[in-house]
Amino acid sequence: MNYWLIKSEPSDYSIEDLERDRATIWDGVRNYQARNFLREMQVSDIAFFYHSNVKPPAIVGLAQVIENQLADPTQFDPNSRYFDAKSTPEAPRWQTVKVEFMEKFSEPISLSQLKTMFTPEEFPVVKKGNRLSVMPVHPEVAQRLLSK
DNA sequence: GCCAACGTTGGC
DNA sequence: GCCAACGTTGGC
Repeated sequence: MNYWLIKSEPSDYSIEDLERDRATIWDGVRNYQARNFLREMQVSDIAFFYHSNVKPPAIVGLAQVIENQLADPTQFDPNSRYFDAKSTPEAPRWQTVKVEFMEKFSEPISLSQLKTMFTPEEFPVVKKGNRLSVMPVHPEVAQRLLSK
């Protein structure tokens, strides 16, 4: 079982939205490195849900991968901002996963806390200028987060 | 609102 | 294939 971190701006999609929806397709990722991580995700993997572009940015809960290797439906929707004219259903360019709500932390772990707990090498999300929206989390890092 | 970081685009 | 220009992300 692997651990991941997935970022979202809460004004776009928040942990509260996921709690309400119970599960969602993690669509809209249009960065190849992030997509490659999405492709690697397996059913039952755990994702830390991170709120970006808010005060304070923080890990706010947990989600579990319940389906993997899904074609992101927004790539085929001409009305979506994520539409990709060069992608076809036969050879989809953007894959993602479906995640299910697990838990909303009673106390989010803020970015400033994360910076005191981990080095940028241990956990790239604390690295200045980091923009990657999907990244793996080392098991030891995950355990330290979960035991908090 | 500013701006550093960095991915993408497109001319050559 | 290089790289300057440009656009986006996201912390502050």
